[in-house]
Amino acid sequence: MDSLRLFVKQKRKELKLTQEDLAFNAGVGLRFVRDLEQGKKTLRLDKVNDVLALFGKEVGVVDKARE
Amino acid sequence: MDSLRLFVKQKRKELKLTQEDLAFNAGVGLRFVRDLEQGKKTLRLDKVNDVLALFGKEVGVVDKARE
DNA sequence: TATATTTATACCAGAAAAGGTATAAATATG
DNA sequence: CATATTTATACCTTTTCTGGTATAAATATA
Repeated sequence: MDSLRLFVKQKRKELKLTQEDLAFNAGVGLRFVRDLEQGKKTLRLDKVNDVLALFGKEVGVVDKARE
Repeated sequence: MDSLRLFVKQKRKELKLTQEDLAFNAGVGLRFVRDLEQGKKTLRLDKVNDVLALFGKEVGVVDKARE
């Protein structure tokens, strides 16, 4: 359900990056990274992909997690 | 890379739904379904999830496909 | 092949996301 | 424990996505 935000948060920590570092590297705004890690639902798909690309990942179709 | 649009298009066909049916069932606009199946990159995440939910799926993190 | 249905593309108005800045809260570090 | 760094939240402007309508193109059907 919120695997996306958790994934980004964890991966970022692993690489010892601040939200600011991540935002800069991904080419998105700092505010966007914050919103993402905070679980905002209405993010733009391409921006999310910009962030995930840093980790060799992207957005895809997965089985829906039980709430 | 465009597995998302292909997934939706295929699944919709399987269920013999028109784009209009799908839009109505998902509670999104017809234009959104069109954009999605046409591979628009800047869609809103929550709307994509609204569509995928019809198929028991959702957006998640997957390995990045080679271009 | 003619007609009906479905899909694609363009234009527009309204809604809202993105990102900047500022500030408060939380966390890390000395 | 004090200070510095990082993260969270709020406000504001600009940008643009959504979805409606209209039309053209493509596809299905008879």
